[in-house]
Amino acid sequence: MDIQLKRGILDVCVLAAIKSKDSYGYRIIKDLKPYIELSESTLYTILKRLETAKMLTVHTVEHDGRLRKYYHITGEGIKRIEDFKEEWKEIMLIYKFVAKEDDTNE
Amino acid sequence: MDIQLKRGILDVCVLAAIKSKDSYGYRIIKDLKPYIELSESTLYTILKRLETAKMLTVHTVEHDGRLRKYYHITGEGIKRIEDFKEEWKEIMLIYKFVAKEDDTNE
DNA sequence: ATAGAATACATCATATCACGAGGTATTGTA
DNA sequence: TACAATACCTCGTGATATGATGTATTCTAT
Repeated sequence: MDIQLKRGILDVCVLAAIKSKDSYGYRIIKDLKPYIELSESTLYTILKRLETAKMLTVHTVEHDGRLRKYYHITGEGIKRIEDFKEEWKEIMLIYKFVAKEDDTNE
Repeated sequence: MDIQLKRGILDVCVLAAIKSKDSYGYRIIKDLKPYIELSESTLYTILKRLETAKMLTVHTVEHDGRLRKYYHITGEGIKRIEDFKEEWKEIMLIYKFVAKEDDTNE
């Protein structure tokens, strides 16, 4: 998948992955794998960014002697997903323009 | 519109804008305006990139004493659009994941 | 006549961001 | 006893959209 095409959707994917229940880095990557692949370096960059933007909160939990940082979505995070869905309508119009121009030759 | 969301689609928009008939910078911006807004600096950067990638060719034409650089799509340019449409199927699956996670709460 | 908008091109510096490479540490498995 | 899996993190790099800025001509309204 083209890197550029992933931009703008990756943030929202991560938010979507933690929306129904809190999750942690390693698990998020595995959960998203069927849909979109992202490396650990990418994910932790995104998580940090989303935390700074107050779209999620973090709480560390000890699990089997190892530390896990659980991420919890905030109201702003949920709003981000909703805004994204609105913007998606515009994106679909653009896509239709591209697809139409590709089919017809006048 | 979110900048990041435009990445990966802008190139293809420009290609789509010149696909049915050759066009030039200023005209491309006007033609795309109803769908997506891009500045001149952005467009000329993209045009240069697409030319380097051999997805389009350029021929300069004098028009009313002014120079116009007409851009013509190549086979590789057309292939780029087709590849994009294939990648779009993946993007739609990702979008559905995001939208689904946004609707249901289990 | 003349100022300003429109047409038409271009470059440069900047900020954002995905990712590979590399690092630390523990637990499970072959 | 090595290696994979789990689980976290940082840094440098490359790609790229954009504002600011510049050049030059033609059209239009005052």
